[in-house]
Formats: sequence, C-alpha cells, structure tokens
Amino acid sequence: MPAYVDLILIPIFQGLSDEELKQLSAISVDQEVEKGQIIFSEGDEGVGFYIISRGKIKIYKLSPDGKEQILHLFGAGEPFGEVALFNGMNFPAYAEALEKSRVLFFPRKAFARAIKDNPSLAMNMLAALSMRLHKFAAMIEDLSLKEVPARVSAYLLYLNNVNRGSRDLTLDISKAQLASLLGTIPETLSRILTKMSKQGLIRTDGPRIRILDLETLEELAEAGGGL
Amino acid sequence: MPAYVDLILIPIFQGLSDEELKQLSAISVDQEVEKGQIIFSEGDEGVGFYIISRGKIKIYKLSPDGKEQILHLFGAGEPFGEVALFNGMNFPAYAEALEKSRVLFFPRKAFARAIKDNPSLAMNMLAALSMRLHKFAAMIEDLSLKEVPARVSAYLLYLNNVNRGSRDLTLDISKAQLASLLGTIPETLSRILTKMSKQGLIRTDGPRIRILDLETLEELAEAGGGL
DNA sequence: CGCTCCGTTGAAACGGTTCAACCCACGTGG
DNA sequence: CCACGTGGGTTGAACCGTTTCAACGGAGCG
Repeated sequence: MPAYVDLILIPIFQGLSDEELKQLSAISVDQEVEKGQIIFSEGDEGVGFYIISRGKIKIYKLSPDGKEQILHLFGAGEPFGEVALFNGMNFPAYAEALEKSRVLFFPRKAFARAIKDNPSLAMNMLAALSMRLHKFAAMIEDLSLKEVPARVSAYLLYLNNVNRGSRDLTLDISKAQLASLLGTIPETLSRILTKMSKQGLIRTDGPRIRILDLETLEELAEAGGGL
Repeated sequence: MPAYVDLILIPIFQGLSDEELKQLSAISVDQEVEKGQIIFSEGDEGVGFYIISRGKIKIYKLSPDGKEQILHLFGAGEPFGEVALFNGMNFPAYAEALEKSRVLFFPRKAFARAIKDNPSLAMNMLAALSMRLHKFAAMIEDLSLKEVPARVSAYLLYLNNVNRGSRDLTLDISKAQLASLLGTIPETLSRILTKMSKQGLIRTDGPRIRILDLETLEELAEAGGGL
C-alpha cells in the first residue's frame, strides 16, 4: 500500500478530502517494475488501472510483423490503463517501463465505487480523458495529414514549450523511441535531423538539440511545406 | 427546448431519473442544420456540446492545403464536441452535417453542474469517452501500422459486423468520404476496390458491395500482407 | 578485446499521392 | 428534347516521400 503522500500530488486526485485520499490509498497497491518490463499487454483483462509514482512508461501498439507505434509516453503522476476501466474492455495496448519505475495499481471495482460517490474525482477523470482524446486527435491529424519533417518540427517545438522557451533541448528518450512516437523509423528521423542541421535550423549533439531557427521550424510544423 | 422523449433514448442518459431527464431537457436547445452546414469549426470556443437527435455528422481535421481527415462519423443518439467540455479547451476539430440533421445543444456550465451531482451521468460520460479513446487508439494503430488495403478490409468487415453478418453491404457515405475516413484519397480507394473485385474478394455495384471471400478479407485486415 | 546497442548513411524498392483525362448519371435551362 | 454543366467515380502515368535492406561507425561494457 502506497503512502498517503504519494497520492496527494497526483493531478487526478486534486481536490479530494484527506478522508477520500486515505480510502484511495487503502485500495491501491504499489509495484516496482524494472526497465523493459511489460506491465500489461494488449488484450489483457482490464482489472484495474495504474498511476505512475516514479519513472517512465510507454504505451504502444504492435503490428503483426513487430513494428511498434507509441501512443503515449507517461511520467510521474500520470494515470494509464484507465480506458479499460469504464467500459469493461480489455487493455487496448501494451504498457512497458522505459526505466526502473514504481506504479500504483487501483483495482477496478474499488475505484469505480470511489468515483461514483465522489463528484470531483469523476470530474478530474473526465478532464484527464478529455485531454487524452485531444492529444489523440492531434496525433491522428499529424499522422495522416502531415509528413514526417512536420512532425519532427512539431515535436521539437513541443519540447521547446515544455522547457518554457529554452532552445537547448535534451531528448529524454532514444531516437528509436522518438521515431516510433512520431510514427516513423529511426533511419528517417536521422535523415531529417541531419537535413535540418545542414539547413541551419538546429544543431545536434547526440541527444542534445539546440534550436537555431525557431520561425522556420514553426512554418514546417504547420504545413507540409517542402523541407 | 427538445421534448423529454428525445432524451430518454440517448445512451449517455441511460439510468437517469425522470426528474434528471427533465432538468437536462430544460437546459438544452435543439437546432436544425442543413446538409453541408458547419456546426462548429476547429478553434471555436467550446461553449457546450451536442447530441445528435436525427441525421449524420462528421468530425474532421483539415490540413493547411485543404486535405481532410475524418475523425468520426456520428449518427442519432451520439454525443459530439464533449472533449472541449471538461478541460476548457476550444473545439479541436470541425463538425459538419452530412445530411439535414437535428442536434441538441447542451451549454457547458449547466451540463457540468448536472454531471457533478449525478454519478450515473458521470459514469456514462466516462464510458463514452473511454470508448472514444479506444476507437482513436485503433485508428492510430491502423494509420501508422497498416496499409490502405488492410484498412479497407477492416472497414468492410466492420460493416459486415454492424449488419449482423450480412454480406450485402451498402455504403451510406460517398466513397470520397470513406477515403477520408480511412486516411487516404478517393483514387487509392477506387483502385483497391477494383483490385479486390478482380481477385474475387468482393463484388461492387456503386455503393453496394457484396463480400465474396470473408476469410481473405480477414487476413488482409489483420496483417499488412501483400494484396 | 570484442560484443552489443544505438545511430548514421547509401542505394534500391515500394506504396501512395498527384495530376490529368475520362465516364456516367443527373439535373437545369434554353 | 437536347445541350450543357456538375459531381461522383474510375483509370493511367509520373512523381515523391518513406521504408527497406545493408553496411558502417562509435560508445559503453563485460
């Protein structure tokens, strides 16, 4: 059972009373997972959902011939596996730890009860799912409407945003993982990054990337305009 | 204001008391829309959400150069535009009537209140959003992991399912719309359908399609295996 | 040292799009 | 009643971005 303090910082638990947090803490179980460990597989029964206490988890789909498409990368405080919760379905994707992590497991029935008599938990959950949907919609748009260079640009700008405008970025995942997240393959990503470097848009040094020409990147991210 | 009877059949309102349905009916407004009419545009303020009373609505994204990707096709009883509800965002996509339709509009604040003091409405909403997420995940998988023939096959099998196993299908949308839904263009869809016909998998007659070889279609839908 | 993992580079092949022409069914107006 | 335009659908050929396959380089580690 996780400590009370682990729950109080979690976004979807904001606004809950101490009493409610204690109840949630009582129904959950924490679990250590090693790097590379599969937490659940596509098709597994959705007996509950998870919240990340520490570490990094990737959610992904696998094609019959082994190609993977990453759907999400989640960090501390974020829930995952909740889709199976509310409609009795099985997990629709795989969850794997990208590094040694700690996750809190919430069994389905107990949590459903908690939600039912807790309006603000329900609202938080709705907000979280809505955000998720919004991200998915953007992802579908990107995948089908934009070419890879546009997606790469968009991702760099996203990192730029997260870092509150700093133009010195550091990829916290491998380029192979990033390629999968962007719906492409490492080779293509590599080529695009070198091309961008040659054009003076960025400067790369391993996982460190410095943005040199923000404006052109923004144009690229918007349209499919020729790189 | 829509009639009470319009609400009682709507899935996300299942399990609500008469009193609650009356309240919902009181806060909503119904609206007639013509074929081709835009109900909201991407970026519009999400002042509320909609439920379809009659007709057919498409939700789609537009690329800078006019290409569209359909995210959803919704029919009677289905809600849309709810994503903007719970996180204060603007509408993330366009909504357009594919035919003369009637939609019920629920203003944001009033509905949020209704959800807050109505656990079963909240649960229904969570279930609906989860289903939506599940569909999106499948869509992302398809778009990035499968080729167009696989998506076409999957769609035919989907129609086959909806019709409870009947092999005589009728497309209720234009092939151009279908192409957009599948993340491709009319030309490609046309070529694939003719190829499938030549191979004896299906027989086409305008919008009417008969499935001849279910098994091969199923194989196609699963893998990216060469058509 | 030699292994593996990750990233990069090159050349060829492929799937899908683009552009253009064309057909047909349909409705409209002269 | 026929000429005309229009929208949906099909077909062909060229083109293009991306993947595939293969080889190679460097960093890290037993």
